[in-house]
Amino acid sequence: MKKAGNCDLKTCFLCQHSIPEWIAAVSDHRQHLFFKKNETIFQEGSPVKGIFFLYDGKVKVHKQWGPDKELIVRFAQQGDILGHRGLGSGERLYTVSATAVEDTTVCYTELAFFEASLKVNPNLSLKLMQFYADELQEAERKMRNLVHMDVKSRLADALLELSRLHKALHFTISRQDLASFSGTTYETIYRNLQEFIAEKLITVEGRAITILSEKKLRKYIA
Amino acid sequence: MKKAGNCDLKTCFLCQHSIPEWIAAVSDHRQHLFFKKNETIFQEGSPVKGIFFLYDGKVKVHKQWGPDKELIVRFAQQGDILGHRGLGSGERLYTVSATAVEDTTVCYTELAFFEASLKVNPNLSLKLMQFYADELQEAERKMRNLVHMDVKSRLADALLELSRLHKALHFTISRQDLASFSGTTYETIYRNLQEFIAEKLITVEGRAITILSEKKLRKYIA
DNA sequence: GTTTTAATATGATTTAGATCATATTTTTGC
DNA sequence: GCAAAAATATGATCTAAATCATATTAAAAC
Repeated sequence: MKKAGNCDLKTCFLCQHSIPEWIAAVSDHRQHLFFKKNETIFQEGSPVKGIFFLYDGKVKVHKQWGPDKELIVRFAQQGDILGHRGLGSGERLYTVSATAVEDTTVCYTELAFFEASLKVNPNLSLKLMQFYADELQEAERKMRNLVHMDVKSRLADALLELSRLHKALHFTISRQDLASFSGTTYETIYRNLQEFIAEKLITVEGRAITILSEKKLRKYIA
Repeated sequence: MKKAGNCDLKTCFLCQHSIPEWIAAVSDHRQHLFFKKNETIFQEGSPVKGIFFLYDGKVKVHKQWGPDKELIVRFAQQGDILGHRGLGSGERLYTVSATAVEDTTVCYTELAFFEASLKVNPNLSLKLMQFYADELQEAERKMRNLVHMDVKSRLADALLELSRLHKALHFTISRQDLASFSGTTYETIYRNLQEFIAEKLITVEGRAITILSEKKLRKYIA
């Protein structure tokens, strides 16, 4: 991680939802940080010191289980907030880790400043609440999928979500991450990817995946 | 469901976090509703019309899958909010159902009034946000458990959570609900309950469960 | 208060998917 | 640029838990 030039005060969640009078304060308190691919932004279990606003790049948000098992809870992209789970009422420890999966730029502010921002900008609280509500819904949908859908369907769901995230039918992801995101193992993902390739729903070249038929993939989910 | 006498304007989430000047408005806009055990409070897929504040009783919040599979996402109790997931940015449809598991009294306000309340009471937004943050954390923890823990551990976790909810080592729940809450089937719960009984960690009489050793149960989770 | 319906008990069978094993290829750190 | 580490490929094996089947009991509805 290293410090970088400053943001445009327009793109991030904080600036977008703050009143104009507050932007100057934001300018004083934010820090622009740069993380290389695979760098850790924050780690599960460590104390929450601030909030991150994703400016550019992609980040995986994940939970560890034992030494070698993980679950990717979501992928974050431009405009998203990171570290906001620490705002809950319990101990202020991150309950997830965040790792850059591309070179990533974030805007960072200390927790105290962000909490002040919430007080000053009612709209910010409102938007953040909405953001939470959406995430919660998605988390609950995923829980249901984990319990009731088989791996192939969950993989289809994961591929479609990645496509949405990248705003393209083409994207890059390791099979390992795809497994952690679908809630299964590498081997099972490998086999199911083979099946999707055989069915001509996708094309794979190394880590690059191209969706050939969104429609047929979607059928696996229903 | 039937209407009931009014609430004390002190207990529910809305009243607790509204400024004193707003309580009169709340008094004008809330409705006190009574639901008998097993009655549906709202149904997944139907439009969100209002927000419910749980005043007394217990409610299960669940998602359906096909005709005969469900997942219980959480249990709500006194002081909790219901229907708040509808506040997200998407379509205003409930993404979960809520069903009373005991006779239950709730305070109800229409969505528009609640949204006005959020604007007027910054502290309400803040507290709601905190509530969301906590729920999100819990949902993510559950996701990880579903992926990485076996059924017996998830059952132990569910039993401990129910104990916390009831603030007692003794509580009542159907095996069916226990299965939906642990993300598994009735038969599997039945067998694992037998094992816990044999290990003398719990005692069961009909639907009544008593935890004998919280400590040993907890060991299954780590 | 009896019929219907839902919940429970419990064994037998099946299966999806985890785990193991091993070889090969790709990345990445020094 | 090379060694070490991580990711990938792929078959073989194992197992937890789902499904099926059937009997019994309890709860809810008419």
